[in-house]
Amino acid sequence: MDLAPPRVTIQDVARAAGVSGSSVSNYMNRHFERLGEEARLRIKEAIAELNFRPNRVARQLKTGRTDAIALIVPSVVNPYSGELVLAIEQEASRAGYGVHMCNTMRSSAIETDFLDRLADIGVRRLITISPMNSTCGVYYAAREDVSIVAIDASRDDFKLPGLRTVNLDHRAAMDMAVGHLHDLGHDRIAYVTDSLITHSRVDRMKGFELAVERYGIRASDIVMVENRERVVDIADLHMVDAGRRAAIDVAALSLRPTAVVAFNDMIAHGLMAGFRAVGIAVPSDISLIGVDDIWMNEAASPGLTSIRHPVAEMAKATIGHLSPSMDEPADKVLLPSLVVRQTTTQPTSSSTSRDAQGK
Amino acid sequence: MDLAPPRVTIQDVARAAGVSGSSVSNYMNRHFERLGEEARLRIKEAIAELNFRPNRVARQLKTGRTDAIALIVPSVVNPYSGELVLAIEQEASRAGYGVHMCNTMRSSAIETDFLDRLADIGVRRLITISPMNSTCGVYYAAREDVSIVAIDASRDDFKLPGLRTVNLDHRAAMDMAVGHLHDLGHDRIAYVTDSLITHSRVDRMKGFELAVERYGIRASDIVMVENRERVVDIADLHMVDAGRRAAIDVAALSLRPTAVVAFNDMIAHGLMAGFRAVGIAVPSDISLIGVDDIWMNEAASPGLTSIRHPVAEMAKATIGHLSPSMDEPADKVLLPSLVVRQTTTQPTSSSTSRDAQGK
DNA sequence: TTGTAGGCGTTATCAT
DNA sequence: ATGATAACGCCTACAA
Repeated sequence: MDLAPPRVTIQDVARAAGVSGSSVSNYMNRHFERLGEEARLRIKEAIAELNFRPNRVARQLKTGRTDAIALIVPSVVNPYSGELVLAIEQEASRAGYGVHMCNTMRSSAIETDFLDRLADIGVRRLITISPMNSTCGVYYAAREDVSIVAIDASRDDFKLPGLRTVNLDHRAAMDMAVGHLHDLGHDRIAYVTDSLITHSRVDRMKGFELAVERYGIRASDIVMVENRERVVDIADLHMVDAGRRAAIDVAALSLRPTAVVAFNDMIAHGLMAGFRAVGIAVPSDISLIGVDDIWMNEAASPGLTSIRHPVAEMAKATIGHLSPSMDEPADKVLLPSLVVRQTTTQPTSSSTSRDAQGK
Repeated sequence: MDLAPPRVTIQDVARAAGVSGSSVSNYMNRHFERLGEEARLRIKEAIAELNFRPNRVARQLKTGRTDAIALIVPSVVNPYSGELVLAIEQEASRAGYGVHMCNTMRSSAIETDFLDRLADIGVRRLITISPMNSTCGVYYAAREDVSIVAIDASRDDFKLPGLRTVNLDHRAAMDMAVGHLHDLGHDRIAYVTDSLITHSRVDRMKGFELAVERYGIRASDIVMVENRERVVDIADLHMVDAGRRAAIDVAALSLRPTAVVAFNDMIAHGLMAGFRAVGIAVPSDISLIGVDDIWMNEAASPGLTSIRHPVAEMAKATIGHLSPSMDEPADKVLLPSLVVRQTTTQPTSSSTSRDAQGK
C-alpha cells in the first residue's frame, strides 16, 4: 500500500504487453475483432499482472458520457421509496453502475439543478420514483440517447415515447387483499384512499371495486380523505394524518364495515391510530390491511397485514430496463404477494352485530 | 434547448472576453490576484453571457481529484440513519458537493469495493455513519489529504489522528429523558439496551445511571438483551425483537418500574409490542421513552415520546468538518431535545400499586 | 498582468 | 491486425 499509489495507465499495460495503447484500448472495449489471438492473451496477462483499472474520468472526458445512473426520488426517508432506493442502489452496483441520487422533496427547482449537473457530466440513464410532477421528462425529452425509467407512474403521465415503466399490478394487489378478507369471512369491506391524484391511486381503487364485485361482497364503501400539507414531511406522514381522519368517517358509516383496505400502509397505520382513539379495536372489532409492506408493519403492534410491493424485483426490472432490449415490453407490471400479520382475523360477533359496539 | 447542446468551453469564454484561457481559469479558481480589474469584469460578463459552466470531468482528470463526498452507511432504510443521509445529502448539495452513497449492509467487502472505485476517481472526503466495523479508516489511513468524518462513533474506534467526529451528547440525552419522567412523578425507572457493543450504547447507559442518581430516583434497573441476527434486516428490526423480549424481562422485575427508558426508539417500539402482548398498557400502566425520534414515532399509536437526535444540525456539523478549520474542535457533540407524545404520563395508582397489576 | 504550451488517460481516426 | 496521432476541457508552469 503506497502512500500515493502511482496510477497504472493504458500505456503501462501496452509496454508490458509489447503492443500499442490502441490495442489495449480495443481490448478494454471488447473490440476483439481488431486483435490477434496472441496479442489478446498478452494484454490480458499484462492487465492482471499490473492490476490495471481504466480511468473512468479520462474515458468520460473523451467520450462525453458516463454509465452512471441518476436516481430521482422525493425523499429516501419515504417509507416505501426508501426500500426501493436501497434495492436499486444494490442492483445498480451489482451491474457496475454508480448511482447519483437526488431527493427532490417535490421541488422541481432542486430536480432541475440536479439534472443540469448530471447532464454536464454525461449521464444518460434516468430512474424516477413516484414522479407525480417530475420534470425530468421535459428536461431530457430532446435527447435521443437517454434512457428513462419511471417507477410507480403511468406512461400517460409523460409525453415521452421512449419512456419505460415499472409498476405494481394494482388490480392483482386488490384482488389479493379482498380475497384474503373474503376468505376470512368478511363481507362488509371499506376502502380508504386519499385524493386520486396519481395513476396508482386510481387504478388501485378500481381494482378494489372489481375485486369486491368478483368475490360477491355484500357491501362496500369508499372513503376518500383529501391531503393536507404538513409543514415538513419527509416520510409521508400526511398519509397517517389522512388515515386518522378517515377512521372517524369509517366509524360513522351507517353500516360499519368489518374490514378496511387502505390505499397503502401509511394510511393503514393512521387508521389504526384513529380507531384506537375512538375505541375500536384492531383486529377484534375491525380488520385492516394495507399495501407496500413497509418495515414499520413489522415493528408496529399489532403487526399490519399488507400486500407486499416486490421491491427487489422492481429494482431488477428497472436496471434491466435501462439497457433496452426491443423485444421486451416497455411497461413492466409486477405481481404482489400477501403478508399476513395480526390486523386481519375472522370477523367476530362483536364486529358483526353493530349494536354491541355502541354508537 | 438544442438537441445536442454544444459545450461552452473555457476557450469560448476567453475569446468572448478577449483574454486567454489561463485568465479565465484563474478567474474560475478565484486567483484574482493574477487578474486585472478590467479583465476580471469582462470575464465575468462573458461567463454570464455564454452561461459557461466548467467541465468538472476535465478538471478532475487534470487535478486527479474531485470534491465529491463518499457517504458510507449500513443501510439508508435504517430508521435513524436514513434521516441523517437525507440531511447530509441536502446539506452537501447546498454546499455544492455531490454525494456517492454506499449501503454496506455491514459487509466490509462491499465497503472496500466502493472505496476502491472512489479512490480511483479521487474522492478525498469521507463520511461514515454508525461505523461499528467500518474499514474506511484502514483503507485511507495512509493518505494525507483525505478528510474523514465519523458520525455516531467514538474516535477511539479508529486509529486515525486526523479523524473528526460528530456525536449526540448521550449524557444530556439521558438527563433529559430521566428528568422528564422524574418531573412526571416517576421514581422507579428501568433502562433497556441491547449489548454494549458501541460507544453510544456504553455512554448512553452511563448517562442513564448518572441521571438517575442526579434526580434521586429511588429504584432503577438495567435490562440488557442480546442481539440475535435476522435473516435480512435493512431496518434494524432486530432491535424491535430485542425490545419485545425485554418487555417480558421488565414485566418480571420484582418491583415493576413505572417507566422505561429505551436505548433507542426501535427498542422502544419493540417494548410497546411486548407490553401489549402481556397485557401491560402504555402509558397507563407504564411510561415509555426512546431516543432518536424516528418518523415512526409519529406514525405509531400511541405516539412514542422520544429524545430527538438533531439530524439537521449533525449534517451541518459534518459537512462543516469536511473542510477542517484548525481552531475548531475535532469532536463535535450536539444537544438533543425532548419530544413529548403519548407514551409518557404521570404514574397512575394502577402502576404504582403493583398488586393491582396482578402477577 | 497576461499568454503559450504541455499533459492528465482515454478513445477514435487514419495510416500501415 | 496493429500503431501513431490528435483530440476531450482544463490546469499550471513558465515565458513574455
